[in-house]
Amino acid sequence: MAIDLNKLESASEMLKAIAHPIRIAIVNLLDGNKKMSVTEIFQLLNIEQAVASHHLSILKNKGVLLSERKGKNCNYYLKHQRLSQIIACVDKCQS
Amino acid sequence: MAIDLNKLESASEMLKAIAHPIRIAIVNLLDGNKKMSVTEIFQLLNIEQAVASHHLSILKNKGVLLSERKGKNCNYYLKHQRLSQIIACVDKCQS
DNA sequence: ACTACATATATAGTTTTTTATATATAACTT
DNA sequence: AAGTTATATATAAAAAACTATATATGTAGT
Repeated sequence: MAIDLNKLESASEMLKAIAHPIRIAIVNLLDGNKKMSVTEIFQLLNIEQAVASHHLSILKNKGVLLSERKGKNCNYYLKHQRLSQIIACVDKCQS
Repeated sequence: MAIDLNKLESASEMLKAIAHPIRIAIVNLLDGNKKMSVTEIFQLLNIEQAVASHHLSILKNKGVLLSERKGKNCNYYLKHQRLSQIIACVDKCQS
């Protein structure tokens, strides 16, 4: 196999991180260089706080998001702007 | 939530389909409008035939690939050329 | 019809994700 | 320091995906 297994592994890790309805919705929210707190996100998506926090930490651990604390709040944002293209791409392919 | 749940679901289904090392390798192989038989694929990737067939059927069922029989062989190809961009995109984001 | 080659499906055991919920930590306010 | 708001983590049960392997089906050639 002429392919680097490690690269395949880490690519699939990142894709798996995004491949969940709530996490796709989060990436969509943060598209356009937006930064949002956990509260903003869980209220906009109408989900439990702990659920939002849980998915945010998955996205952060897998290198999709970054976060910065601002007082009581914690703002999340896309690590790479480019990442929202993945969702746009999939959307276009939903024949 | 101002977002269509069905669209999120089906987008995540398609992403989940791709988010696996072997399946990423398959999509990579088929990039550039290539059509390949199961035999070509499992030999190139150095995996079992049944494993290749299994992953190919996942990719087909989730709308990533199409296939056409040609005698004894079955050729698989990307349903949307665009889909290989997803992997290129993820690769670029592996900081 | 028999054989060989190509592909698909089935099964079972294991591991990962998911989901829901409870609880803990952290920072600010008074 | 006690209360309040914001966020994170822990736990456990259920669902889904993964892996390996066995077997079945489909197609062509003799």
